[in-house]
Amino acid sequence: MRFFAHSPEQIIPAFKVLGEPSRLRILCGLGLECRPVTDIIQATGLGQTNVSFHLRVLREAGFVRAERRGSFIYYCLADTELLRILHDLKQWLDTYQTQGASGARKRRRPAGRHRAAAQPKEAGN
Amino acid sequence: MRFFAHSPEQIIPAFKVLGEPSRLRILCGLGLECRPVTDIIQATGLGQTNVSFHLRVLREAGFVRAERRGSFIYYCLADTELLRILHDLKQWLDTYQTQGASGARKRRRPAGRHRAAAQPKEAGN
DNA sequence: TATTTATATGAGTAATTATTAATATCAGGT
DNA sequence: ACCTGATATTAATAATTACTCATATAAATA
Repeated sequence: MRFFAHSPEQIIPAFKVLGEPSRLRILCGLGLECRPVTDIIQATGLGQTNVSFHLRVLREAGFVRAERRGSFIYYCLADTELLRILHDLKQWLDTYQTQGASGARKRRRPAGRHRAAAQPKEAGN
Repeated sequence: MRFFAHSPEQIIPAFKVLGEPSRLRILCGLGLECRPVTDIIQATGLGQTNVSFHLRVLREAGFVRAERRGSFIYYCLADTELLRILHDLKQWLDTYQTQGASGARKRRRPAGRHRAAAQPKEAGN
């Protein structure tokens, strides 16, 4: 089954990293700025060792960079382009999640199929 | 801490859904076509009930649509635009993951900071 | 040198979720 | 009506990972 132009094996670990709510909150919280760890701890309400753990996972995955400034370590997004991608997904969700399978607002589903299935359950198994 | 233009709370559940490797493989395997469940089972090597479970999660999250055709249920991506977003992330990873924090190929990090921190560990705690 | 603050790591535990087994339900064919 | 194949659901178990606790390490300050 090969219909994605590329194997998904590369994006799989990236999505695993981003699939943790705490890490996504940390990432989005950084935004366009660099923040010291103490800031991130305060803003997220997570424990210090938990924040440190998630930052290490984000750093090793290449999503953030660390910069030491004196005794503080500042974390920044590796590239703010990542925010655009997250934003694109949010906009996609705005369109397709609300509509669900009941028909896209922006893109019409191809006609001519059998009558569109209701959700399988509703259709009876 | 508010630097993402939007709260991440909307994309968090979406990333949780996509953060499971099996579901990402199913999604990418669909690509531009609709596939019956039997196909997906075969292509992924996952158990039938496991595939059914993941398809339900993907459907409820709005990523795929189900269409019954006779006794077969075909699953399609809700919108192929999603593939573009996944592709964008892959390209971003191509640039930033390999480079890590050692400097972007495409985008220069602003100069003028303290000397760039090594990874924190290497810098000593 | 000692102390304080910042931050990382290892080990253990708690929580979450993927997977499997068993079974139910549905559509189509005989 | 019965049988077959397709597919969903429930419950139990296995696997993974988030979180906490304790502690180590590093930089700055006294």
